[in-house]
Amino acid sequence: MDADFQLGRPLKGARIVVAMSGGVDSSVVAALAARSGAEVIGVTLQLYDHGKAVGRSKTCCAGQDIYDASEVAAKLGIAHYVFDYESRFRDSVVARFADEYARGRTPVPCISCNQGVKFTDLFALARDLGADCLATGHYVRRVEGANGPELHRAADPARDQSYFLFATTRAQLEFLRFPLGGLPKPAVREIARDLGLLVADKKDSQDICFVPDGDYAAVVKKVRPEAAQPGEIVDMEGRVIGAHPGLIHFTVGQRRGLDIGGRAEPLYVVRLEPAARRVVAGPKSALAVRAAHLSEVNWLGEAQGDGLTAKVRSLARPAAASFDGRSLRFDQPEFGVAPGQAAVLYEGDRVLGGGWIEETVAAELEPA
RNA sequence: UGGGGCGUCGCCAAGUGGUAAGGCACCGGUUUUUGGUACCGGCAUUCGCAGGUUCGAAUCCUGCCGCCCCAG
Repeated sequence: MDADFQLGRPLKGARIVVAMSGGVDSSVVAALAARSGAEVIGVTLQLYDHGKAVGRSKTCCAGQDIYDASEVAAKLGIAHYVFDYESRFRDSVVARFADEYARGRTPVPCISCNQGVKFTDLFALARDLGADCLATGHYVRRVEGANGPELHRAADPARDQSYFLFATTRAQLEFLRFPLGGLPKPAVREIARDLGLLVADKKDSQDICFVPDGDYAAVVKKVRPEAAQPGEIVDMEGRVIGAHPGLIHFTVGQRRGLDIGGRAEPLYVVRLEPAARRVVAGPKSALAVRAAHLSEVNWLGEAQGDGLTAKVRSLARPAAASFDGRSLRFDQPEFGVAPGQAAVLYEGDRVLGGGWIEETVAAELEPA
């Protein structure tokens, strides 16, 4: 199959920069680009000290991955450059990640990374390289609409990554291409296999790429030691019911880890109070939220109509909601809405925009 | 040392002669390019301790230990 790079001009003579992570997906993008007849330049960013990621070579940009990316590029006969973006990544993604936890919020580093390092820095790099577009392996679709390019969910709902790309601006969208958005994952692997790419059966990346062993709190602690202070766990009435090893281990909606037993019902983290270093815990009903206030809203749609849905986490089914530009109101209560996470708005498959959750409004526990 | 009550998994707690429910917590797994949720699975050969009765006891008897309450 051939990908449509939506350039509106002959691909011969065009220049495409492909963001290559070293995984199957971006490798296939590079292959599709190379096959299109355009001049292709593969770019890989070294984002963190992969020496610390030993044993974790399958994540998105560790040393093994840089090697894999260059091998793929060599096999495809395309140019390939590796850029050291460690300090940039540390400042814009890791530090922000730690700061958010220190503030009692729950960050989404993948979104910070996409909007910063990838769609700002790499984007500029691609422009400097004289590219006609920047192609990535994200599972999301770019659709040419009447009013310019639109961002849509991937055809394969199980792979859709639109949640992580809500902050993509119109200007970025003009220049970006997502050739895999219309393909199911098995098809992508099939292409890789047909081309004999060594990454064809490489395991999918998951979890946070810069967290070596799933212990994200250890990373936060290392960057912001002061954020790991222990404190009290209190119930909805403020009574002390337990102790915790540090706010950074918790997020709103979390059940496990409170280590408080002897109850008829499970306890969930309802709220984090960083100033008092307190975790407020309560029953599931206390997690019901009817609205969320968003900040840094990015809007890609035109005037919003009915049929708006919102996702408060990547793999949630979209929930019916309405939005006034700042406040997102859910038709039905949502549970476990954590400040620091993103709320992404959709109209069908189209991403209308989204924002960062600043605070939430509890639903009435007992309707009048 | 008058009276009463209680002692079952880390916590709460069923079970009063027939061979240890359940919930919470915890652990593991599944799902997942955030965190989390959800789901699945695991989790007391043993019932404060020591004897005794019985074919058989956490359940009956005796003693001891510990805790609680009332009264002094």
